[in-house]
Amino acid sequence: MKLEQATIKDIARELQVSSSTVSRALKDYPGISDETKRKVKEMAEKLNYRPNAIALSLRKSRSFTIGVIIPEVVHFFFSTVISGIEEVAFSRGYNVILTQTNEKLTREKSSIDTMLSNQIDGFLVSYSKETTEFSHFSKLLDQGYPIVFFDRVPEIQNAIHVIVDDYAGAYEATKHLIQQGFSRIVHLAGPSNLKISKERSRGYSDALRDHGIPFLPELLVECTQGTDEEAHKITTKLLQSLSPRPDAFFANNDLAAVGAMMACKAAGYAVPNEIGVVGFSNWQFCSIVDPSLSSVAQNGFRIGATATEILLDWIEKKINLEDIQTSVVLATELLVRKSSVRIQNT
Amino acid sequence: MKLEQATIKDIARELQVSSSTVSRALKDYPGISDETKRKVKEMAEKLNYRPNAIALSLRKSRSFTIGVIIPEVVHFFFSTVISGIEEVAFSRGYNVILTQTNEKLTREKSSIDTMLSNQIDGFLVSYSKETTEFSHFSKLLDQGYPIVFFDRVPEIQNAIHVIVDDYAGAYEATKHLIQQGFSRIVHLAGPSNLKISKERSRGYSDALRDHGIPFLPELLVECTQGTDEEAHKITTKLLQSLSPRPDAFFANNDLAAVGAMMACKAAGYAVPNEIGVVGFSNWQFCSIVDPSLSSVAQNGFRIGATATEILLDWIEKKINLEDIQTSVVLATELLVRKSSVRIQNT
DNA sequence: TTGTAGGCGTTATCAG
DNA sequence: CTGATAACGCCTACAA
Repeated sequence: MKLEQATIKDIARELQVSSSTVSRALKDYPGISDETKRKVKEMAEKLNYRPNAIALSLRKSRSFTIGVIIPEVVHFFFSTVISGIEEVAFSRGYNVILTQTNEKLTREKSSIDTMLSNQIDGFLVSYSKETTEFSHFSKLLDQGYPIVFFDRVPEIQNAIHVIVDDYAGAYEATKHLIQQGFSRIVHLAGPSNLKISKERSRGYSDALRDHGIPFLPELLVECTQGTDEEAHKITTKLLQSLSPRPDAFFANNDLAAVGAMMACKAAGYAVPNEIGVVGFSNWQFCSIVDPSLSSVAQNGFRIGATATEILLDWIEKKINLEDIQTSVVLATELLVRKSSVRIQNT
Repeated sequence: MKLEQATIKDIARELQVSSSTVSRALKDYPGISDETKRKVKEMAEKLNYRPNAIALSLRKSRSFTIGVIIPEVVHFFFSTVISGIEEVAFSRGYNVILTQTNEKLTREKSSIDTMLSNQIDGFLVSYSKETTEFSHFSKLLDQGYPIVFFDRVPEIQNAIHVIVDDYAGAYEATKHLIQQGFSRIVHLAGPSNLKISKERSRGYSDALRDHGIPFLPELLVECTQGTDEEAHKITTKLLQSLSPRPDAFFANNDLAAVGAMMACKAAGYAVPNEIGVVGFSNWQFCSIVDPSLSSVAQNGFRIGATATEILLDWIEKKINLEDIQTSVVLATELLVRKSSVRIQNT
């Protein structure tokens, strides 16, 4: 009833051979008689032997484990990324240790500490909103620890990262709204200390400029929280205060887009005919809200998978640090649904 | 530029003392002079010493890591559970290793194997849909490995598990619909091999019976997939084929509920006035669909947190196996929104 | 108050 | 073809 795992020594004792022989037999090393191999493997099976990964880690100074640090697990985008990470890691024989920072810097730092203690082979990181200074990461990089950043990437020289083309995504979304005949387009932006927010805002304003629509500062509003409630309030206020009223909303995330959409409906405007709405991320619910929400899709699974491939190649020295492109930019895709397409009169 | 971690030996060498002294000084053991303690700690700081958790694990045959096996990460409910797990584990000094089975039995088994290899201290499991036979779990339990099941729990004697009161939740939801004046209530049920589905169906039929409404087999329909598309199709068909038509839908999950709701709207019926809808799980999107979806909330965070508390207490022998209630049942809460409440005529 | 030795499970190295 | 030994980093019983 105890949970005693059989070890190599146990097999050795039973078979009256040395543990080195057992070790070699189990790994099909050359120079071991087939007879011995057979016996050893049989006994291993019988004793239900399982190699002790901890001992192996100690020996090799490698844990075959990677650490993932993200702001939140309960978040459609991040959970998708995790899924990609887990898939690739598993298929390449690595474990995934997960921590969420809940957007707290202290938590981020202490997570790094425990992971270092656990002799993690490398890090996958999307940092917290509180993080504005990156020395705790650059120190690690200097010491030679592999880190691949994704989504939220720091301004560190040569930090490897995987992101999506936020600029192009935002540009396309804005262009699409313009082509639908909307011209007073509000951008509900994200926190301006995140690069993704800045890129999306840039895409928005460039698209306006390229289509001859003046950029108006009062139409670019920062939503720090990114919740639907916040966006709802802001939108309601904008609809009342601005004149002429806005005729479209491009939100930096889907939840905010839905909040805006609901505010428009509540104020008596028809979406999409009177007001168009586009979100960003393509969360699950985009297709089930009414009207269904157009959104810029960023493939979280692929972000996670790509980041993990790079990290593991790096860990396994399959690639030299110098050969890695410091920045992998994945394409986004605008998914046009009902919320942004004006219905033709029949 | 190498990633050489300082060890106890390094500190010892620098200070010309033995490594045991260092070890003891670092842990504030009694019988070490304050002077030595101070010096050791200083040097530890200076060399940026970090205890090697791997070596510790080997020594103590304890890894301070728990393994989580779930069907899918990209799933609102499960991600909430993970969040609860991670929170408690972190606060008690444990790491979380995560794998998803993608509902595959083979993956479930191989995950267990790698986790065992990694000398995991215990398991938190919600098994895959493919799993119909539980010997791979009961074997572990017999060997003394702590396992706490949640959400999907196996029919193993004395297996510890944390679940929500599916029966009561379904009962309340159905009763609520009845009280709103609905009487031809369809139940879109889940796969019948999962206990949660069975419990929810039982709650549904008992509520009908207790309120004098006959249970009609044709109103209990199994949705094996649980997707909105599937529910949409089924609902459309039911609305056409049944006479008199159903006047309410209680779905075993929210996605199906939304599918049903959209089918009703597409068929020209008003929700909630002509047809009421209630879901189960209280996914994020419940409040943002139109009309907002009434749903039975199951607190995933609390499920994860509770399961983890039990597991860690068990691991740390704070509780005897005999003293653990084999089954912890958390309450559900019916959240009434618009989709099920008939609007009063003014 | 401090040091020595042994061992957790594994494998690389050197000898037979 | 196989065995003995040492080492990965840490802790602890025993000794001094």
